[in-house]
Amino acid sequence: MSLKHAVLALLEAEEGSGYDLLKRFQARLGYFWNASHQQIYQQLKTMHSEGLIDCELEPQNNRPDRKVYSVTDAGQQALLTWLSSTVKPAKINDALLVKLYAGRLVDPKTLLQEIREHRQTHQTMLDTFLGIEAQYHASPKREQKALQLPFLTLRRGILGEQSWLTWAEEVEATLTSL
Amino acid sequence: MSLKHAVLALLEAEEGSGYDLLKRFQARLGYFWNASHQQIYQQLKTMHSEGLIDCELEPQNNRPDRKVYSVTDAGQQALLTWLSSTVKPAKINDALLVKLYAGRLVDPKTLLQEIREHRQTHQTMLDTFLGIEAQYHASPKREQKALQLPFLTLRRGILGEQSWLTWAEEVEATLTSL
DNA sequence: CGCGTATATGCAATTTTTTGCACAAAAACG
DNA sequence: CGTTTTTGTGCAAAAAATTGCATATACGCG
Repeated sequence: MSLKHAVLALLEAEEGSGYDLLKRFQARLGYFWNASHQQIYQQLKTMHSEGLIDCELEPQNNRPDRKVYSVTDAGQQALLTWLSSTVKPAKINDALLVKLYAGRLVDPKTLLQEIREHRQTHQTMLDTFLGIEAQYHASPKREQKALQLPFLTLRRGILGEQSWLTWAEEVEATLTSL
Repeated sequence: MSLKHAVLALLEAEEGSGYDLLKRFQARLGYFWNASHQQIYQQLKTMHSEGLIDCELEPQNNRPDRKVYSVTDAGQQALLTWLSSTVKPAKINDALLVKLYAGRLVDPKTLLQEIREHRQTHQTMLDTFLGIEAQYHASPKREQKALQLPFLTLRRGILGEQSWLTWAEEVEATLTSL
């Protein structure tokens, strides 16, 4: 389970609530790690019981307390240990490719339509990433240096999406000719 | 759950045992769909009880029967229905990127080493894919036409790995300079 | 004022995946 | 001839993820 380590990585940078983490996952790790809010809340509970994170209650009027989590020494240690271990290459489970593989069974138009929808999504993602990249380049050198490694993950997103879109062109060309 | 549909897609093309399927997953869908042998055997059992696949016992001397599965009409129908539905974009969970994101906490050399190991893996994958692509191009036109769609999935693998390797160069350049 | 969305948290049940174990013959490798 | 790998199947338990439900305030929009 590496959701644990993703959570540690995010909390280590800055404490936060479950909801904060959900937003950070979406905004910062979205391209390479996905977690739903249920997953996050459950994970936080587990990690708290394991002593990897502390929890401070922030009282709020007329609604449930905000639970702000922060990494403990044990958590910090667990994160460092994990960072020094090796991970297996990410496994891919892409249903769209399975569809294409078996696509001869249906009308090419059906596939073409779905590919186009996905292309929209990927194009939007790419645009977002390019926007963030532009911001990065416009930021002070000092800040750029501090964010060098997260920037590399952004680059992965950009190159990944560009590659996807290039491929989509090939796919559309083939499907149109069928 | 789309493991079901991946199994249907593979079985629809040709009947086979659990072990056969495992091999087909590795050889044909490996880049975009992964399944362990336990997952496959359990899935086959479930799908059989759901009436999506038939099972014929092939008696073998001195060892358990080989169970050869094939798609039923209901299975074929389920596959077609799925092919005409829309799927969500694949979700990515890549621990290596999480590591890089939090990488400032460790010695850059640690990261560099792991990136290099991963690069080896990806390079090997790419070489394999390029080999298969060369075979495809050397095959008769008729066969090429029959495999047009699976070929597109191969192209995804090629473009994906090339993109990964390009990115790895950037990463190594940055990590070396730290 | 009503509607939708964002904020904010969580339980329970189910489904899916992973991990660890277990068996056993055949073929390949040295 | 012995060891390792491949072929071939499967159970049981644990861990993880998904789905559905449940609650409740605040804020902007028309």
